[in-house]
Amino acid sequence: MRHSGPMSADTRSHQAAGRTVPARRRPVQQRSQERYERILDACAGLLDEAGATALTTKEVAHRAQVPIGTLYQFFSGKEDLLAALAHRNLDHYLQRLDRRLSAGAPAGPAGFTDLAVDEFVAMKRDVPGFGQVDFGLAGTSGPTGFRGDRHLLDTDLDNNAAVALRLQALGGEVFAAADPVALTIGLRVALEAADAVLNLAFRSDPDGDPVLIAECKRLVRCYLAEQLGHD
Amino acid sequence: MRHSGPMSADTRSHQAAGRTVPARRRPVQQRSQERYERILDACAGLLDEAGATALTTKEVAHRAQVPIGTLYQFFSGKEDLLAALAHRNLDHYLQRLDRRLSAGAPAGPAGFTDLAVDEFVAMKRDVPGFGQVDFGLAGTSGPTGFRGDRHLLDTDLDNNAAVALRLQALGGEVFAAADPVALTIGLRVALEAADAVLNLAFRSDPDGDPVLIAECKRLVRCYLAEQLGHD
DNA sequence: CCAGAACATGAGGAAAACTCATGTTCGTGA
DNA sequence: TCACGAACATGAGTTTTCCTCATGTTCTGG
Repeated sequence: MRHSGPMSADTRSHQAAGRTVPARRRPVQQRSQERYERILDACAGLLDEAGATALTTKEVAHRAQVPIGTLYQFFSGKEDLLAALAHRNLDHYLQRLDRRLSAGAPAGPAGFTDLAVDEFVAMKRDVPGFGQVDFGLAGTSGPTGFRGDRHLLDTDLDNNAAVALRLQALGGEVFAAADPVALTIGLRVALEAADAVLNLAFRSDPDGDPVLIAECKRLVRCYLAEQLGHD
Repeated sequence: MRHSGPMSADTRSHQAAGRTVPARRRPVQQRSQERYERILDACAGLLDEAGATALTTKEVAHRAQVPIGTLYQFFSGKEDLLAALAHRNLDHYLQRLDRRLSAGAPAGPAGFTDLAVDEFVAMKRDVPGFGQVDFGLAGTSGPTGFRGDRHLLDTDLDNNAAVALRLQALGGEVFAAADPVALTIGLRVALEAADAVLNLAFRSDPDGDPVLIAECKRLVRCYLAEQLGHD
């Protein structure tokens, strides 16, 4: 099942889920697809510069060099825009992880954990906007100030579960022995916890506090070990 | 050191920290102190009803039966308002935990963990607004949609560290044997992780998914055990 | 080449955030 | 008890942001 092409097939499918989201146009022609991506890029860039609360749709549009109306063709609003960015981030993350896993499979759950965390950390450093929204899972306790804005995705529920399942699939043989149901729960918990601790690590240190990153790995390893130990 | 009066001495001290916060008046007369609290109560109530993104300062003021100008006397804006609420929540939590601890000290770190988690869960159920902002630590991934709003407190850094220290103090004899420095880090990490997992637990189930609450305890216990085991 | 779908645009309406000039109440020292 | 400065109260109005929508243009399949 590994490497069955880019896994962005259902990107933006979230638009079908949000209750309040009035359903926006999906870009089908190449030109508008490029504009769509450009808007997301602009959003990511501004997030890093100003934070989520300071972000305005007008400024995103301006930086993306599209009129404001075009932005609202594709996104129902600021929230939807951020959700779409979170979704794209998730796709990128899973792709990158997939690539690294097929390069050389890790030894056991501990190795898998290290890989997953390291890749996340790398994206926190490299990818614009990732520091502010990552997957929209947990604490965007960033510059804009608070988590009220937080449930980026009304789809969060499904999203979280989906991510856990994807990780489970990516893990492959590593988790082969475990009870699948308990494992899915365990992965969701681990994911949520790791995201929180890593956000903490990046709150004070722009490169991520190494001590806290190490603690994050220890936390997850320890938890998963127990999870996998007792059947 | 236990029970040295209400620990809200420095409540609202956060106002000194936020960069963008233009510094607001602090209520000193009784009447305005009551209004201040009433505004916070109104904010909490509306949070539960509408979510953080739907919250408007005008409506908060209306429910608190104060003119809009008064709200802005005390709070520099929506963000500051939510931060103040988070701060008050934290004070309440520490007070409640303190009370329970002095009633009957728990057996070891595991017992302490259970107590701390149970009290948090109780507040998620009882205290208006707590489900939306709790301490402003992590994922207000609630109805408003995302964590951009998330770092409720620019003071988060200090806040987190302070909370860890307070917990350390509350723990008292339970953690006596441990290395204080490592313990402080451990508690911060545990706190962040627990908050995230508990928010997950309440995302789907209004009363908190029991399975996930149990997993949260297991996660923290396991992590702290290792922390305290290896010196 | 034409019809219809997809796309583009930005002035302007609606709503929320936030200000500030003006007037009132409180505490307290003489 | 009174006077005076500090703290408090108020809400109409300014600014800012969100978002819509009527109108016009470009693409694509038959």
